[in-house]
Amino acid sequence: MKDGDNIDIGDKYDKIMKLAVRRGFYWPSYEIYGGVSGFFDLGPLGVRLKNNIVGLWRKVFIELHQDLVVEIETPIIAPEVVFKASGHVESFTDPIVECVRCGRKFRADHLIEAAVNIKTEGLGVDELTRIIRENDIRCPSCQGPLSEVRTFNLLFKTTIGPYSDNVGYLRPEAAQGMFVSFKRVREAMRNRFPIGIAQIGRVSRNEISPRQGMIRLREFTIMEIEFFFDPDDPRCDLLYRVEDRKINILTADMRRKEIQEPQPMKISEAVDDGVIKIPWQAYWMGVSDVFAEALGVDKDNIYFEEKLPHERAHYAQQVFDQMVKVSRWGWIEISGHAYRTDYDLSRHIKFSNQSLEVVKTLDKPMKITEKKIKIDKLKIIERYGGESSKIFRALSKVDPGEIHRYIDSSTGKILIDNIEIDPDIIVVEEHEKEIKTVKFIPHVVEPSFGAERLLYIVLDNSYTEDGERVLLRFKPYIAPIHVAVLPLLENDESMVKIARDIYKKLIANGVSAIYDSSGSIGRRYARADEIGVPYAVTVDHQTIKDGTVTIRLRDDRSQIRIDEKDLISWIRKETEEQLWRYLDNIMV
RNA sequence: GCGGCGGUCGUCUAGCCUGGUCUAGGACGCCGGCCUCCCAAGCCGGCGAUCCCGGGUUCAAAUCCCGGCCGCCGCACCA
Repeated sequence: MKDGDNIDIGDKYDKIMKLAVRRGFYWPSYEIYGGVSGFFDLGPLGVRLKNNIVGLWRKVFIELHQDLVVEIETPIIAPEVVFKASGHVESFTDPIVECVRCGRKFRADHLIEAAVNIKTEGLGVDELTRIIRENDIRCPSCQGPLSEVRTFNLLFKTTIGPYSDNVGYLRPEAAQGMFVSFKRVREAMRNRFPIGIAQIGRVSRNEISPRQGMIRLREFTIMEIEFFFDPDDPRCDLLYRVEDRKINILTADMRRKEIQEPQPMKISEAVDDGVIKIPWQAYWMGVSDVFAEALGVDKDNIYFEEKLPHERAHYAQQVFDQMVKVSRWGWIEISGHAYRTDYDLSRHIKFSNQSLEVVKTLDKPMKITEKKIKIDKLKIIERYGGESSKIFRALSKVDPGEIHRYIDSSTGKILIDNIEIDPDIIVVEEHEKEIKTVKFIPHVVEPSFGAERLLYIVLDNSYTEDGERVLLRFKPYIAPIHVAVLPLLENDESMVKIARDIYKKLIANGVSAIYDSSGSIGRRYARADEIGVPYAVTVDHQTIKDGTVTIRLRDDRSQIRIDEKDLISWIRKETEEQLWRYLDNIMV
């Protein structure tokens, strides 16, 4: 939305909140019991709007990429081991200390690093407490003494089944479901690769103090893709679709130089210059840029901000947040684009003992030299007698190519786990082998969106005041209600009848519509504008004569007259055209 | 979580300081009816708040006091 459309309309956030509550987009949950912060209900219009936003995301990211991306659904609750493997049990935790005097809370590790410059990575709460005591670190705010260090974990904890020691957690991201079921999905998709696995679902994070309405929730809908690719071949064969597109980027380098203005950059340049490390990530960022525009966000109000190392989540090697400007809060994150490397799959391989590698066939067979340890069994038994089995066991652990590492330089003997072995009992044999396939652990780039934030973004970008009137300029393809059907006069039976018939026909054809006959026609237009109905169909005297109706457009109040019979196809065509104005950019 | 400010029909608000006249008033909204040939017109009727929750003071609390919840702002925290 251009600034000119919305000059000085006071606190837009408050107005949107009021409108949302009054007209039924959303409201605070559990209101009659006083409410709980961080939870919101979606009302009738909110559900429709959210479904349309989710639907658009699904269309853009999944349906238009259906040769590449598949959607699955996994549980919200996972056993503890899943989040131990993912690192969330350990790293979704912050060490906190509290000032005994003023009650302020601080990140213990940050406090120590700032006060005495000791590296705190990997230290437990006891060690952190000890460092604070030993260095007499005090409250930076009031110099008061500090409490013991404790941890606060953002995971919601629960138990599974009647056994209280069977700990489970509500997922804070949908990603782990995709990693854990990676093997099954691959099998179901006949080993297609590269592959994106998408999931849309609820996640929970026990935020310390959520504010900002729909922006920071304790429970929300996440929409993410884990896109798996070969780290040795990260080329993206779709990059051409977006390579000429300019996106606004603020890199970590720029941020370190205290540059605050994002720079427009061609996606191809960002890849070639190494600004975005992984071409696939660059592609999804381009798609996300198109997606945000399709939601109605002005290009100037979108940029991608690269996160600094200490800002990144534990699993990520490069992260860009897609930022969108909204009233009151300025720039907020609507999506995160994380290069998660093989971190998650590797961890699940380790914790589950399952193979999650991908096998690829080489373009041409490769010759490798394979080393094998040939053991002189007889000599071992002869020389070591009853100790022989230990020797066999020790030798079996050793990688043949690495055997030289175990040779003790002073004695010349092989030393494995404190067992000494004479070198003459083994021979390392080398022979050439032709291999046609190799195994690798795929790397992952992840675009991840929060649906409720998008809902707010859409409202914030749609909200417009025109004198006394309020209108939501939703793009027609995401509007919760597409058409309002209005008889010009309520006391004219034939108008009412025709209008009712049109209404029935619309809903029978899957067009979301409302029928409104109460009050003056102007009032009804205004009511429809306020909930963002793009098209109002009015049945008037001429309709009775010749079967034509007026379509009144929300944004400029202009009217066109068409034959009632063409109504549905007109609406469909109009809506589709508006959508494809954006989507054409990525389907080239 | 700390500090500041706030919380009265769906919405905006009057009343609170100076307790009783408040069975809480108005406007908008919503519902029904009348009227109306195109942008919140008018008329009639109706709906709707035990004043955020709990406790205390008092003969008497929307009003004074304490605690909690929720919201906004700042700090802290967080993706």
